[in-house]
Amino acid sequence: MTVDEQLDLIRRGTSEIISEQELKAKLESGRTLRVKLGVDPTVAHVTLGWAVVLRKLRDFQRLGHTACLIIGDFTAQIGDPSGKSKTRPQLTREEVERNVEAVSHQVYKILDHARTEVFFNADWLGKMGFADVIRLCSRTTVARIMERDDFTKRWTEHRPISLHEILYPLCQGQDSVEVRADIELGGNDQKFNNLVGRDLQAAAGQEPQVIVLSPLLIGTDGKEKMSQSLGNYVSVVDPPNDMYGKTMSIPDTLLDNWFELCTDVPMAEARALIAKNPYEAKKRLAREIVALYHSEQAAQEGEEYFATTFSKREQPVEAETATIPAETVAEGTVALANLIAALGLAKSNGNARDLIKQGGVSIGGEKVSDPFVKLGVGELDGKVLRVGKHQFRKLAAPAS
RNA sequence: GGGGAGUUGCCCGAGUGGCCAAUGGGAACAGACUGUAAAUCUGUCGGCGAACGCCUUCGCAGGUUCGAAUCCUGCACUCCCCA
Repeated sequence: MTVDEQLDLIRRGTSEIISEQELKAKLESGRTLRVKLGVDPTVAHVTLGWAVVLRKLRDFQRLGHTACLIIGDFTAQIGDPSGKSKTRPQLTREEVERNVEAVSHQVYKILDHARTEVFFNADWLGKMGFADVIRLCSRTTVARIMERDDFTKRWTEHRPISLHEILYPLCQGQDSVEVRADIELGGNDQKFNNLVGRDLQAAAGQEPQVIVLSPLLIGTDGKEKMSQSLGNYVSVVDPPNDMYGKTMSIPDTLLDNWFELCTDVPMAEARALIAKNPYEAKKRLAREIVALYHSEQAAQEGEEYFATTFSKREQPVEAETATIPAETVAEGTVALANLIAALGLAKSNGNARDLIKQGGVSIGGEKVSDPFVKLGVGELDGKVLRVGKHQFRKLAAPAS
């Protein structure tokens, strides 16, 4: 592959490269490059949004380079202020460990294990003494830090900015120095942090890293950046049917963004599909995504499940089984609203009754209209309870 | 260190002694329509209860009062101005 072809591959799904000349020079050198991606284990799922940069990292691996994956077990406890309008809660050591555990397997659904070096930044950041921290701080200025959009915004809106937050970019930059990164990947919102890495590397006598930025993936709500904390995400470990369904629920306006960042479908083809029929394009998108993280076959099955369950409004072929909790049963009957709440399908009994009143609950395909109905366990056993659009449970009588 | 403003439900924000579980907007959820899209319309939106009702909530802790989100005292946190 020529260097220009490599550049083309890298450009897909990126919004900015700082700078292309430097990147080209590094690629031409023929060296095995060290490509850094830092991730803070603040959540327990690798989402499609996160997968965008992981996939880009994998692109570099395919070109023969080494992935330096930095697990920000130290920085996760500080909280990245990027894009945040308020101070993030600092995670405890235990929460971080739990997330590291969950996430470290998921990343290899995308990355090539053999070409990945994993680092934990507590290994160096956690060992710095106060004098080291002061020295690090002396490498930048308050004005420089305050240039950041998120800080400026908070500042002008008179919102609090904690002192520890402004140290975050320095921590991330120090990571680049420690792993001697040639290239750092990140989402658009990481630009500032990545630039600090360049400064620190230069100060340490290293060649500054090239920065490759990707646009942010918008979540299923069509508004905010995809993130686990907002609940607008698709996880790479979501079961095929969920993955397919969640993808189908995105607004049409997101199709371009998702095709580019989540699939390998050539953009010319994707745009043609979208222009012709957005609905068909979205089905293709959903199939592509499921096939990527599960299999072609799972993608087909996901599509069929979706078609029968939602498009044709029939009962799902199979629904998760839920045993009727024994404590909701009195004299062989169950108050439906209580059952719904007990199964976690509504947040309270009152809420469950509201849902029934609004026609959002059905049993065995029959809508229920009486919010206070009591039903015999015998007649519920084996039937499918549907609450709202997408919650289904196949009921089972409690083992007595 | 001094002076001033503020802390209300998921978010924003009204509310200055009883009619406040607390106006309004947004988000969210459900229904109709549909392609689990968009737009639109309708409804719900602290908990328990079949219901009269009861309980919990207006930064935290006390107090005044028949009665407080509203008044007083102390504490915590945030912002502004001055140093």
